Amino acid sequence: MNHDFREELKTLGLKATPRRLAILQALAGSSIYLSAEEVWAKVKEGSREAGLPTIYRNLEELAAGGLLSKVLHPDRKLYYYLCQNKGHHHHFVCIACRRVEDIGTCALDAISREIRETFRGKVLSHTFQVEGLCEDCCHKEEIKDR
Amino acid sequence: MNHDFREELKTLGLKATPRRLAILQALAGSSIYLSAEEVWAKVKEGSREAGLPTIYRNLEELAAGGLLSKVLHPDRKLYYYLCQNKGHHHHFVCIACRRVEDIGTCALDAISREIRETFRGKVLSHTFQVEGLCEDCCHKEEIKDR
DNA sequence: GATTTAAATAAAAATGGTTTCTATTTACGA
DNA sequence: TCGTAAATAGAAACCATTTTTATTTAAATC
Repeated sequence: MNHDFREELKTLGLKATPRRLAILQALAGSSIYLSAEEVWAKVKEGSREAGLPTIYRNLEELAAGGLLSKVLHPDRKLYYYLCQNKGHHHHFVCIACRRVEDIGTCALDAISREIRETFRGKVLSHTFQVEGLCEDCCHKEEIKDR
Repeated sequence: MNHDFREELKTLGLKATPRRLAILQALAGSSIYLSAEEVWAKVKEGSREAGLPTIYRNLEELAAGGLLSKVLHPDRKLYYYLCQNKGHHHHFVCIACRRVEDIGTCALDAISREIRETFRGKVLSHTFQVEGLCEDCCHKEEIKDR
């Protein structure tokens, strides 16, 4: 642990500023996903300065670069999580404590079984949504390049 | 079409007010999911009066009762959809035009294949999230009854 | 090590979807 | 028809997030 993220930031074309490193440290040390405000609180413990909008922008950049996962929680707030597992996978999230756990498979039935057996948690709901462009929109000029 | 929803409303223990019936009619006549404001616009065409907060409250009640599906769009706004298909199934949603199409299966690979073949659309991303309570939270008194 | 410059930042203010509040009106069982 | 709890309109508040602008900083170049 206490991994240095300078290399990853360089790959993304982002400068290794103290703020950015602090944000990544804060998320690396958390087993639950965090809101921008919670990251802000953790980062402030170190340096004395504020700057919540900077946190928002940085989290967005890091998520866009793939370094962070972004979670749109049912409370409609955005949360962020630094996942060690780099391959394609899905998450089990606890809506009470916001813990994130990796799910190793992609089949719904298997997932439900695995969750019951492995995490012994209670599955209240799941959402599965495929996003993209329907055939018609694929052919519209103004949105072709998404 | 032009189905009367009085019976369904009664089942939910909700009065069949003109406002509610208009909301359901508006959604029944739409093949895309609608924002509260869009429902509001459609409802206003009939009666002259306003009441956006009432729209929000009604949409929430109808979704809670299972009469409407609620979609948390990537733009972080809430949208609503009246789906004829009552069984458990998932949706393909176009992020450009917000069209909703039913997906008849639950396996990720099959879904991807079916979408490519059936809708001939472009899959840009998918989210799959299982929500519930982890083992620890299951045992906490204050959240046991969720 | 000093210089340079585009990138990153802090702080305040604005934004906008949603919710709350309160007084009034309405649907519908008795 | 009447009585009452439920539903509504309108205004105002809420609050996570974004925008704006002036300032500071990281790090490439000399």
